[in-house]
Amino acid sequence: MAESSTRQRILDVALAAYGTDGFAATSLDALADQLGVRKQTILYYFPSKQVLFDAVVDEAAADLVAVFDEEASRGLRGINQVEAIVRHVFRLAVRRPELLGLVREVTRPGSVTAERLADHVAPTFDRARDFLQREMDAGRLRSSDPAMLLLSLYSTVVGVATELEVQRALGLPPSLRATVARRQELIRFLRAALAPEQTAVHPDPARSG
Amino acid sequence: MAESSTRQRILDVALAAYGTDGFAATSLDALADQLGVRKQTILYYFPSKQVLFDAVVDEAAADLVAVFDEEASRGLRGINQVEAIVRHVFRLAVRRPELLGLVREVTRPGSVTAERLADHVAPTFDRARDFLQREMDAGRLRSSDPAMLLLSLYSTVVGVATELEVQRALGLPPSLRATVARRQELIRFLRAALAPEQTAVHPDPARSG
DNA sequence: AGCACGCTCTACCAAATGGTAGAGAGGCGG
DNA sequence: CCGCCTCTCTACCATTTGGTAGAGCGTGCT
Repeated sequence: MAESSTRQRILDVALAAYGTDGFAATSLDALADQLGVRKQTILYYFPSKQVLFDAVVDEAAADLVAVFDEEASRGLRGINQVEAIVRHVFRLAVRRPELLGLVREVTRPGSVTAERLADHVAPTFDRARDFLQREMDAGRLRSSDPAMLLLSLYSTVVGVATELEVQRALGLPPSLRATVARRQELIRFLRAALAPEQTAVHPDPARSG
Repeated sequence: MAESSTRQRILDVALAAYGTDGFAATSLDALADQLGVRKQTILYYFPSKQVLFDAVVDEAAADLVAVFDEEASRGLRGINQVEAIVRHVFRLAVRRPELLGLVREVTRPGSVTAERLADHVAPTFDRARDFLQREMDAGRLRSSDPAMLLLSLYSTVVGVATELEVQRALGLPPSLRATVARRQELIRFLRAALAPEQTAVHPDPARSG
């Protein structure tokens, strides 16, 4: 990953900036400064700020979908599949917090770019919904509206992963160790929420580490 | 509420704008246009854009805390107290979506104003955490880290209430009826997640409507 | 009447912003 | 060597933005 192309460096820096400070609050000059380059160099690769943003969203969406789909293709069942994905989303949140930050930025109500992101993740969403429906039908997950459940899962995971300021306000330490503990706690929360009704919760022995 | 003072009108319009478009993307001129006034009028009441934002945050925080505390003071127990608050937060999200939008804006990672909001809600957070701890000790809620649980609850409720674009992407309709159904579904989700372990789930008969 | 005060306005301004036009440097094939 | 292409730069520009300075104007008090 040493010495990537200018175009790629622009995308990376822009992703970080848009994901943390937001689109409106990030000027092309600020990006150029971080890159050690003039703003016209950015405009050479991306003819306008909006085009750059779209490209950043495209790339971020591809990364997200890749992580998601890879983990989803392992064919785990029920809550274990959910847990595996939550773990990986968490890892992503720790390693590249700006990625989920960008999602938060793009999904702001009324965002014009939201549709763009939606187009990318729609197939993944569909598969996820189908998966949940199947697992509910098979009695491995508590029955509910799968789209709604997906929304709850999304909100909870992204929130726990990105709401750093709320966590500070709650006195939750930002250390890595504490973050891991938080993930464990979240998974317990989700296990409880998703376990099928009137059946004993039986945690999967293969995944207790 | 007819014919409120200019100062109050500025606060209201600014809250709506900052809560939906964000702080950086909202210029004083844009606010002035909406108010049918010159920007200098705004600057007369609030000497700078940042001061206006702080005032907006102060007001929003007061409203949020009021709703929260009022509902919390009823002395309900266990999951029923949680449910009552979720219901009211939802009502708030439907009636004044910009309010939770502003919270989302302020809690952006690294936000300087986050601390200001945190100062306002800290006592409420503390009470909520104490409540959860008490109810866990009494066996009315599943045992877990109360701060962590609060974060999960916060994320889930705010997410389900404000992630309109994600809901669109998931094909969830924005109608009021659907929103009510969504709230019901969320409450079921939370009931399952919070019910004490090794005890049958017994939905409260007094609150089934 | 005169005067102070509260409120909103016009007139400006310096800085920042997204973007255009085009020059110059370096490499590379003919 | 020459022309072409890729890339980055300097020079500029119109607009927007947050903010300053101060005038106008109605109200009410003396």
